[in-house]
Amino acid sequence: MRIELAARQPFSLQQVIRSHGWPQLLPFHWERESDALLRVERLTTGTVVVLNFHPMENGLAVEVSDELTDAERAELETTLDWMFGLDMDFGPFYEMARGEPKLAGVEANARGRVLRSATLWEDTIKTILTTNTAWSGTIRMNAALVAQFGDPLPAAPAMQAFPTPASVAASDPDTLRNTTKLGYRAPYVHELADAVAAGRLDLERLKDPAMPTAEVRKRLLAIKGVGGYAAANLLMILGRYDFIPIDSWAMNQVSQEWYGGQPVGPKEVEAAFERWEEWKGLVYWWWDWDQSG
DNA sequence: GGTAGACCTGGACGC
DNA sequence: GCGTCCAGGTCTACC
Repeated sequence: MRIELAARQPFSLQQVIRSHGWPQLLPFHWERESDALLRVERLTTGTVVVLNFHPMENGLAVEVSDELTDAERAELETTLDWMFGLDMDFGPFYEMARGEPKLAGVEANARGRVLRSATLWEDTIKTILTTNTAWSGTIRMNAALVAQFGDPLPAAPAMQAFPTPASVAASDPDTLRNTTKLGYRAPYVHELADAVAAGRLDLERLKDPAMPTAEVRKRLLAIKGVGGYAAANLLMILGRYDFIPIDSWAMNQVSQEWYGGQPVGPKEVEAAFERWEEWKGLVYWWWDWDQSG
């Protein structure tokens, strides 16, 4: 079946796909050359389907591998709306960016949206898996987690959805450590899975735009394995741009851009974007870095 | 509030 | 092939 969804303009599927590294992480399947994007999705009914995304004149078209019930279709449309931020308004960002050469083209290229996973549970786990490791390690750990705990697509069992909190919680930290090679992150991932599965932590509530950013950040930082960088990254995904996800790459970029290659710390990164106030995270994200250094 | 050291893995490197 | 070193954020203990 096919689902067509309109998006607030400007919208570019390609720009959302290329907004960060998430398409390289299962259960996304991405071909860089063609920008073809697939995703294995598990609905709350337990139905597992493949989603095939295509650009459409005013939004997004999604080919679904199987027929769905009305309730499943409604759930999937809500999920897709969230993942691609279809109704997000970046008008204020574009207005502010005018006159800044390093942000030239953000509006013309429809930049602003950051690709999300279906759930904040998935985005939080993936963010934890980006910490203190190379990107290749993130890909490896995430793939192992999906392979070990993800529900399979009936027609092609090798394709699996992202694990549910319950499936990970049913395991134990030693299995996570030894089988999926999460290392010291294993107890963090298990603890989070257990808290979400048991209902002690409602991550999806953090999507509520009425909750103050400071409160969202406080709750994110209370999660073991989520520190300043991870919280800022998740806030970006949630559409809140008050904080910059400062990692070694960020410090290196700021060093090259403004300090002639001299080592800098988080304070210098903060200072570089301070004037952009509540938009600083998005400005940092889409900054046209000087690659010559 | 700031800082040092430990955490875990894979990759690079030298032998 | 083996051993060593290093990079990557967060947590905990300590000052």
